[in-house]
Amino acid sequence: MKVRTLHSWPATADEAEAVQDRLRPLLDLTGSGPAEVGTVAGLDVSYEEGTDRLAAAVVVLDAATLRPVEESVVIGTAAFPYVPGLFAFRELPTLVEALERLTTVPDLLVCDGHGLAHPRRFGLACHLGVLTGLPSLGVGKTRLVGSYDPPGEPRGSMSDLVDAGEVVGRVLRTQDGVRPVFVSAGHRIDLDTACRHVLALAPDYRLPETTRRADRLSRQALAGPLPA
DNA sequence: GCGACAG
DNA sequence: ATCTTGTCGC
Repeated sequence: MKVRTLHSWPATADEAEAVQDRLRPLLDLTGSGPAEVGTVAGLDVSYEEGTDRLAAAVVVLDAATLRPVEESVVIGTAAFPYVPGLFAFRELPTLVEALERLTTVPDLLVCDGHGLAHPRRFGLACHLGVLTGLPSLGVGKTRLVGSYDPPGEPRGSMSDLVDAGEVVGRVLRTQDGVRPVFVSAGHRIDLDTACRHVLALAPDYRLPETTRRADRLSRQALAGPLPA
């Protein structure tokens, strides 16, 4: 599939923040979300210790059966230092390349990291949504911003994630008794629809099958034969 | 000034 | 993200 560029690569943290502020208005936060989701793509990145070598993986699943229909992995390098709030710039170039090698155009992107639950309301999920034009959502394993009350213990329990007085995401328990995940909208989807999809994608484990599969793929790619 | 801080 | 032993719980 094709992915737009929309901006030059930032050289400094200030420039990176400026990019986020400039792309932020391009977000489509109206409407409830994709009408029909046939395929869902999961994205994840694994890093090699000590170096800036990484592997970005995209796995497309059939939304109904959760069976993989296409995979894509690309070895690359971290394109930015890790700075909370600017995390997306590390993985974006390699993730985009992996997406571009995809034959299937997925109906939804499930990203590892936050969407609107971000200090400037433009996390990785928002960024990828705008660049691809596809509906996207973020699933974070830990909090970046916001406060919340602990959700109930049963699977499906949730509570609002609130930052600066606004609901930026939801804390969702995907399995009985496990640590909850942080779900936020990225692009062209609302929070309720996002949570509904994440729950459906996580029938057996804490993390959605999309990210679990992408995680496995990216790790095996890193371990695999290094290019001569 | 002292914490907090996606992956 | 990644490095790591034992340990608690079902």
